[in-house]
Parts: sequence; structure tokens; C-alpha cells
Amino acid sequence: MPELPDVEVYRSYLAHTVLHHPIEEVEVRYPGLVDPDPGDLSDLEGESFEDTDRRGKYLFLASGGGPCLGLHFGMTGKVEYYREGEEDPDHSLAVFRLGNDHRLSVISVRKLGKIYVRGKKEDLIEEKDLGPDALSLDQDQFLDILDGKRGMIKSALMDQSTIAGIGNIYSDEILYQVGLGPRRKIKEIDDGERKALYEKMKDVLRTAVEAKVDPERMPRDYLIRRREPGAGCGKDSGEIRKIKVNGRSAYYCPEHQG
DNA sequence: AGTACCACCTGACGGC
DNA sequence: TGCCGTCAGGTGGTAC
Repeated sequence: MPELPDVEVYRSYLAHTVLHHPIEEVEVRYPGLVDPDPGDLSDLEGESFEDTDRRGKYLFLASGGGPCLGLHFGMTGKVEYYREGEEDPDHSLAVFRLGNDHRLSVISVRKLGKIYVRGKKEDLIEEKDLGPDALSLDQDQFLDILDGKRGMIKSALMDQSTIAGIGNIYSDEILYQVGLGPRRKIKEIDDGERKALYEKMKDVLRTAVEAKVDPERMPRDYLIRRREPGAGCGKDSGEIRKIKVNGRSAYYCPEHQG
């Protein structure tokens, strides 16, 4: 599930659990899904995680004197913090044994996730060519970015080097809230709509984080609560439709999204 | 630059 | 119950 809001919830979870405890041992279960450059996960043994950060869908765990961890989850993935003695979760890529009788697991069911070991988070941000985080860019930056892009709006929102953090689910949600069709050409979006797009982008992402990403806790008129073909639109009498945009399924209401 | 494919991998679900 | 095809919230590579 991990788009910006999911990863932000994970980040906050880690900030409240794993920081400042010595890392006693790191067990790597899927060495092919660890990307060490330079150093390796074992370099974290004896260190402790001291800080968390996030850029788009990437989560960072910085250690005191050792390397910085970059976590990416792919389409399925999460982190889990649990007591020593409890069973390790299935599909753990790596397990960190901490000094406080707890463990941290990085989980990726479909193995599309990855653990990066880097000197500092900026190294990975540069390497992956990540654009500004969707929650931290201001309106002028956003408008400038749109001015420089062509093509379909949904594709632009999902391009991580343009804006980092928005994926398939939340791009649909933002467009649904603004009332723009997913295939709408950027060039055909007027100034008022561009500003609304910026506001709704922030609004939707913040709302999802506050709801801890639970659709039940999000507003009733959110698309995420009715994301299936034929469902009734939460805003009018339209019916939710599913189409392909850039190879991904896009859900929208033809009634109010033009 | 944008788009359209394919590939990576596992699990869930619908149809028969 | 079991097998099969399809799909899933991401990214990277290639080719046009």
C-alpha cells in the first residue's frame, strides 16, 4: 500500500519505537533485496537509530555514527516492531534485534521492496532523482512544475522525479476531489484548477495521514471508500468507472470529473 | 519528454 | 476442493 501517507504513518511509528536503542544484531533474510553502498547492514551493529525522515515514498533511519538506512516498500510492505520471543513476521527482508528486548522487521510480501544502506539520505535521494516531497512543496513550486510538464495529469502527479510521494490511489483521490479526469492534459488545465489541485493534493495527503490511512476514518465523500467499478459516486449521481492510464487502473466519476 | 510495453514477486479472488 | 487467469497502492529498463 505504501504511498506517501502510508510511509508517513510508518515513519511516525518508528520514531515512537525504535530510536535510541542499541542494535545488537541484524539478520538478513533476503540479501538480494539489500543494496549496500557503501558498507552493509552489519555496520549498524553496535550503533543505534537516532532519527527518522521521509522523502516521498522513501523512509530513512539514520544511525548515530554508522550508515543511514533507506527503506522502500514497493507495492506491499511495512515495518513491524514487536517483543523478543514473538514470531518474526512472514516475508521479513531483514530483522534488527534491539537492546530493549524488541525487534524491528522490514517486510515486503511481493519482494518488490528494498533496503538501501547509504552514507546519508541525500545520497539515495539524488540517486533515485526524487523531486520535492508532495507535503513540503509550496504553491509557486507546484505551479512552476506543472508549467514545465506535458501529457496527462495523473501521470505527472505519479512521476516521482516531478513530485515525490503520490501513487496510484492518491492521484485518483486528488483528481476526484478536484473534479479533473485522470486523462486530462496538463496544458488544458486552467489557473484556478491548478491552484485547486495544489490545495487538494495537500488536503488529501494530510487527511490520509491523520486518518492513519484507514479509509473508514476518512471523509465520506472520498473515492478510496468506494474504489470499485459501478459504485455510486460520493458527490453526485454518477457511477465510478475504471480505465487504464499509463498501464495503471484509474478510478473516477465521469459525472463530475471532466 | 512522454508513452507503451515488459519484468520483478506473491497472494487474493472469481470462474469453472 | 482445486486449478487457472487476472489483478494488486511501485519501479526500472527498453523501444518508439
